[in-house]
Amino acid sequence: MADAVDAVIAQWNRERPDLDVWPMGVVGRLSRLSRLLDQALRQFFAEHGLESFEFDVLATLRRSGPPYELTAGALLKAAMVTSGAITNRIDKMEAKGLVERVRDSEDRRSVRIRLTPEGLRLIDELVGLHVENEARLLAALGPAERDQLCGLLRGVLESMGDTSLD
Amino acid sequence: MADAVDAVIAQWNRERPDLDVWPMGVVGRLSRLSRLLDQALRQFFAEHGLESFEFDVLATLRRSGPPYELTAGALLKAAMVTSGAITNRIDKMEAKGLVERVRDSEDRRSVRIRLTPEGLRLIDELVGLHVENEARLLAALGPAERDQLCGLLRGVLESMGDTSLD
DNA sequence: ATTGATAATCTCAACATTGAGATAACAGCA
DNA sequence: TGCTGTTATCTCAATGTTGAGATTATCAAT
Repeated sequence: MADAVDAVIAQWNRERPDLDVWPMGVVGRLSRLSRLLDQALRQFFAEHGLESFEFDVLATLRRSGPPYELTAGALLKAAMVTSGAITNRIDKMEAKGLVERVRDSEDRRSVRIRLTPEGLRLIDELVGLHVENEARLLAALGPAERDQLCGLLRGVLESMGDTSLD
Repeated sequence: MADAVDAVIAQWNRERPDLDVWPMGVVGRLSRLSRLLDQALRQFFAEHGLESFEFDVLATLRRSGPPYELTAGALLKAAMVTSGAITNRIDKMEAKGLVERVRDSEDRRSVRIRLTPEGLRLIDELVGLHVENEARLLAALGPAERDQLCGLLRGVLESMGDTSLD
């Protein structure tokens, strides 16, 4: 069987036989799959009244453990976005009552973003369904294949320096 | 060795030991790696005066073969974006002289987007360097690992229906 | 021919992100 | 106490994408 990227590579081999385009097979598939998964997850979140980025912030705070709060800086590193994006996200979520801003009395430059009881309730209700949904999307992978895939991806991520959340 | 997603999973196992969050290992790594690669590629394109989406359109037209033209519809499917995005992209690239719009005399609803000589020259000059750059980013993968990774990704992509460019 | 349904592209307002600059607060040192 | 450099967050204009609706063209059937 063949996927869309096989077609892309066949075209390049016909048009530019002088090039070995194997990296496109990796980068192209990572890009397309990531995009497809994003779309599927966005649909799931929308069915529960959330944007993708809202779920992402809620989950990051939840898994950090009690008291479910992180600085804006920690959130932007975890999400791999810029400071303007985090400010905007927190603004929206604060207005919805999912998180609240708490100024740190130790370091008054910092703002701690904290889950509200409503935010905590919501993420604890959704995260199980979310994982089930992801498992459904990845049903094509058997248990051994999952580990294999994670191992390969981990190797590339480490080589690019993605070894920690801060 | 461990990557950032290992830390995420460890947090979830501590906070919600009732959940088996293995799908996050796959989806999280795909998402983070795709983002890192995007950033690295964007930097490469910027060094050559291009936006990522411009390279993408040029490459899609180039590999389609002479006369290096596709309909707007074919381009938006290949790029996995909506019609508004393609209209915007073509507008910008037409203004830069990289592509031109040609109304199809067979089906006058269609617009064929065609590489200009300048666009063809540019993509033929850059695509080799681009593949080299991708290979550098993926240097952590040995030849056998590349094939393994491509095979695993192909399986998931096929299961999600991504089997052709139209 | 005329009607209705479908198809391809464009329009445009809403929106999230980027990235540079502004603001405010801390830290170290003379 | 001042001074300098650094850090954390916010501001905001520019930009690309989305998605619904408008426009124009084709196709099928009567």
